[in-house]
Amino acid sequence: MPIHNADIAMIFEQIADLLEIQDDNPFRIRAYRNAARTLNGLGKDARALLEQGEDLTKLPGIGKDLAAKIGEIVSTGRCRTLQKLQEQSSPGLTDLLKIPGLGPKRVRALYDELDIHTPEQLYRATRDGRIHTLPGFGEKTELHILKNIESYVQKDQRIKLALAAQYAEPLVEYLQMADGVKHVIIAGSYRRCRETVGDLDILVTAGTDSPVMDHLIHYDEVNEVVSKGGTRATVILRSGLQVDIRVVEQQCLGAALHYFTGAKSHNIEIRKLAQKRKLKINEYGVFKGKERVAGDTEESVYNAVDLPYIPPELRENRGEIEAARSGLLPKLVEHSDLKGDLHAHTTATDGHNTLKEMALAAREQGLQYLAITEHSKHLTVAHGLDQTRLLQQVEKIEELNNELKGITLLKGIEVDILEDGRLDLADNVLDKLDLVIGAVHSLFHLSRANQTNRILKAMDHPHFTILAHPTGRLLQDRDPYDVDMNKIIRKARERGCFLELNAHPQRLDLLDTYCMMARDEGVLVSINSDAHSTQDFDNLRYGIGQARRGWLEKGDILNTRPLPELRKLLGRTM
DNA sequence: GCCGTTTTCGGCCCGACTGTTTTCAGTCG
Repeated sequence: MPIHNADIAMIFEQIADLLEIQDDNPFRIRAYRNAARTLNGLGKDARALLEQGEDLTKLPGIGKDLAAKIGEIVSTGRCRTLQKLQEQSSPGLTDLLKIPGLGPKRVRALYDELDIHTPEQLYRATRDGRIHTLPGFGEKTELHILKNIESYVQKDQRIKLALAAQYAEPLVEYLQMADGVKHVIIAGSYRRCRETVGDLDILVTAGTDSPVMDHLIHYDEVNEVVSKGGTRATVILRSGLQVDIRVVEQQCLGAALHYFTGAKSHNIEIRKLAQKRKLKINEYGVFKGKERVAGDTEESVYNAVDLPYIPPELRENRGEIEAARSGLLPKLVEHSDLKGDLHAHTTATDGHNTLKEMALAAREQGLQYLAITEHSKHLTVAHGLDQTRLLQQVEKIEELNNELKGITLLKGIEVDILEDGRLDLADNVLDKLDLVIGAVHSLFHLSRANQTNRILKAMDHPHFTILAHPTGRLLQDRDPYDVDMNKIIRKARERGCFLELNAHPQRLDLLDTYCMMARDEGVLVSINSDAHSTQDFDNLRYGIGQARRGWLEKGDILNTRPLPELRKLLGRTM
């Protein structure tokens, strides 16, 4: 079982948790957490870096000691420091920390005083009323724990960005109706366009006398008010989604937006920069002593620490601050840069709309071209096209292109990559198409070597143009298949083919870290809707968000090209 | 445990809300 960065990061997080329970040096604890974050955001596996003889201490937050621990974990699969800590207390304690309302101090007290070291033991103790007898614990805390432990069992995880949008957008409209409210902005990971969000962070600007907090708790979707003060409140919606609201005055908008957008590690770095300049940054502004020197806009916050504005999608503390300092921030791709969409289905296979309906809907979105890429025959559940039906569709597309104005349909296929790397349709048919998207739809469980070779072999095919949803993952539903993306991206460069960034909210595949790798190798990415209906073109916005998180510029995207240039890149002149 | 425009020691981001206690610790974001 090869060790991945996420495995190492989890070990470091567990060490940090246990050290925290033991009341160890908080900065030592933070060091472990920083290193875990660095590992999670890394494009390459630490294991690969070590094999290449790279010096891990060059990574941010990783010094001599932690580099050695990474080496130990990679080679043995274990970490003696963690084992020792687990022997000193109990491995289950880290589970207790996940229960809302329980931090290291309370977990320690429960362990020391009542010998509680699992959520199950805690549940029994709360039911028996043994908790409120402890110093620092009262009746309310005991009730609180009992409630949270029940929801912990059926703990709702993060939700997909597109689903969060369905809850967030009506709530924003509702909040805007409160007296005195000027701006309502969704910040947090939602604004950073993360694939999933854990909660909604909503920033409101309003006068100090605004009734917006009372307005909020009367929203008919609110199921529970967790906390409510004058400037801050937390509620749970009926869907289970947590909403944190922060109200500030208009002049604090920039500083508050920066603070509330995160990521936390990015904000910490920015505040450290401020410290060096004898400044203090909080959600109300940038301060020199008691004097407020910036904070009206986010740009003014960055300028106060001698940086240009950094777009939210980049704020993950994975190199954006250094890039900003050196003037090397990317000029991120925007939705309006897209000229076309290279992956769509119709009623010919598993789509819900006809060729013409899809073409008109794409034109409505401002697109100049749309590739029709049905499934191929191997994918029988989707009524994939065989040679005869594909050629019929090619004819229909040519007829429709003569009729349509302002949009051009391209002839394509989403052809299955078979187990041995062959494509599901013959060369003499693929030859008649403008583009061939290759896709893995079966045998997700192949070994890393076999899966990688299967795809590499398909990419060697002379007609292969784009690799669809390259890792095959379905967010929160199916893990990516085990595949060596380094090799795939290098192959794409050699062969002059492209990688899809599938914009479907459940896929968002390429992952942002692979976008960065593609960019570094000079491989163009195609942001495709994979539309199965006319509404699905709206999903392109999530693809754009993902591409921006992957630092991609307009020039890094295949389908920002006007049609003549695109045709050249596809290697077809017909 | 990491790090260096205060550089090998002495720092390490900042504030709101709750509950328990009575001035603040704990937790969270």
